[in-house]
Amino acid sequence: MPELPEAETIIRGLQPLTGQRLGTVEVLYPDVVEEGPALRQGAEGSQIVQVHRRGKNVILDLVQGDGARPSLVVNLGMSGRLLLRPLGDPSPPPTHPGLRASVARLDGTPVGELVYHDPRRFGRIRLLSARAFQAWSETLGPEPLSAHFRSVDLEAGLKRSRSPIRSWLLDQRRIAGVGNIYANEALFLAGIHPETPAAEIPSERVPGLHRALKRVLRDAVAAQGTTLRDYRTAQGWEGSYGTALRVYGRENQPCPQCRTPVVRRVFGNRSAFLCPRCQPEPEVP
DNA sequence: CGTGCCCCCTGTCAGC
DNA sequence: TGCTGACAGGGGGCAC
Repeated sequence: MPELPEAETIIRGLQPLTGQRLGTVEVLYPDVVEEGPALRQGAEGSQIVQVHRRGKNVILDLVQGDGARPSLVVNLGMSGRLLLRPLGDPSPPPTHPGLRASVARLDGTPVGELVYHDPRRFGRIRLLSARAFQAWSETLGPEPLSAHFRSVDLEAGLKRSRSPIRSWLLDQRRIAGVGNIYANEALFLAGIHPETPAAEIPSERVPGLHRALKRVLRDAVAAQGTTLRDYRTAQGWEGSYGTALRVYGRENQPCPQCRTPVVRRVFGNRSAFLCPRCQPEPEVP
């Protein structure tokens, strides 16, 4: 579910948490929370000093009473939601709450609760020490919307791999935050067939792919993400990028550029969508 | 090490 | 109407 644009939208909606304090933490799905008791102990009573994102992960930086600064790392899996519910919120409570934390101002005034909701329970919540967080973050590739993500580095990375480019883009160690929807959309914009071996993408096409990735991700952030089914913002709203999708989920519908029917192909255990005319099959030597 | 495959889990929907 | 199977946006583990 949530890829970079969805995680980015969620952290923007969670900014009111900055400077507030976590109260009681309840774990309702133990399998979604790593080290449940330790996490509960570590999070309860700590202050949230920053809410940010790394790839598809939502990060809450905390300060504990003893001055330690661990981070809560939330990976939303396929169906995870992080919902900020103010006191007296009239919307119906989440049906599959996995973790619930009360939220208060520093002076103790309760303001609401933060709920992690996840029917499929593919998501994970971990509490990492500052050192462990650093080490984990270094296992992830560059942030594709940052200036550190350069076309020349993308080109160098692609050259070293014979994976199909769609699979390559999904590997979080290469680029952090790209999932199946936006990989397919960017490959369409770049005119590259998803099964093209990474190393066989000609150098002159790499800047186009680099631009396409940035454009798709930026536009999806502006639209508050893509809601196919489960994804919601922290306020419980749907994202609107679904109507902008060019090929993803549009099997047999006309390509927006040339009207050729969009094709679905399954590889790497996942559906790829493409226009067979705009994204020609790679040449097999 | 890089790569591909399987699986974790529940909900929904198409087809019979 | 009700059942069955396919499928879903992620990622970890394992075998090769």
